[in-house]
Amino acid sequence: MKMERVPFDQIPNVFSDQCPTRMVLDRIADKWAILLLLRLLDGPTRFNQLHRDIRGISHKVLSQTLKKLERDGLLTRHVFATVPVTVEYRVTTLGETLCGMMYPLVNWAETHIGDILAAQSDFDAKTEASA
Amino acid sequence: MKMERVPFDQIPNVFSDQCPTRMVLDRIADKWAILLLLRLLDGPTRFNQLHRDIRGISHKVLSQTLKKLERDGLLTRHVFATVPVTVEYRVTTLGETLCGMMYPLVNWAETHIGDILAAQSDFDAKTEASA
DNA sequence: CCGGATCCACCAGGATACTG
DNA sequence: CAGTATCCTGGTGGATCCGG
Repeated sequence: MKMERVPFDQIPNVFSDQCPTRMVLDRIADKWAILLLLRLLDGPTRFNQLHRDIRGISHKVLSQTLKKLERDGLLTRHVFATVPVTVEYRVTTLGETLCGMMYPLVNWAETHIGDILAAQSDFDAKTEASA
Repeated sequence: MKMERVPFDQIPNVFSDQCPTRMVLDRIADKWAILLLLRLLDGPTRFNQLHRDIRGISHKVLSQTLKKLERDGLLTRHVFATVPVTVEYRVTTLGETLCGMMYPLVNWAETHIGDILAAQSDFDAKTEASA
């Protein structure tokens, strides 16, 4: 997806799953994906450990999210033939670089959160004044 | 939200709407929000013009998204008392800085999209081989 | 211990019609 | 032109049970 002076009605395929930017945004958009990857930066972790650490995520969604991230090559799944079976998840190099991309964004968020909250207060005050 | 060696069960409030990072991610996650802001970088634009340019967005969702972005102070709404009424939307300075944050991300996406697609192919090949 | 399969509740979003 | 209101549906996620 080009970010320069391309007429906006000609942006190629923002509606397509093929649009790289859209894909990455969707991945980041995922409520748990990034959190999971950040958690894995600390080292290989097992399923139930993740389930305990990432408070609030359901069994099902954890499973789904892990599979999606594995499919994208952002983490790997390692099975050990113990009894009962042991499964470890590890972030990949690709996943680590994606995590690295988050820092500027976090920085922006922390810097401007005040502006946003202030704008929201103003907006709410105005709208409820007219209500 | 700290990104350093904080034990993950102590990350303060990822589940709270107050978490700046979560808030910004949610905004970026929005399928149309960023696209809309990028469109507005070209200059003030009217409602129906946006509706035409941003193909695929519904009337309702465009309205909702604009209102949300206005509430966050990322764009402003200007009403002109013509007949019929004219309304222009303009991106704010805050909105522009957020747009600026997207470029590294887009760059990452374009750089690594090949890796991701390859990983997906591998994964799909393996899983359907076992099916 | 690690999940998959199933059932269900909820709501974001599309289509449409209506106001100022 | 610029929205708001209403109805409706499809998909997401929670809860639970079951199998490897």
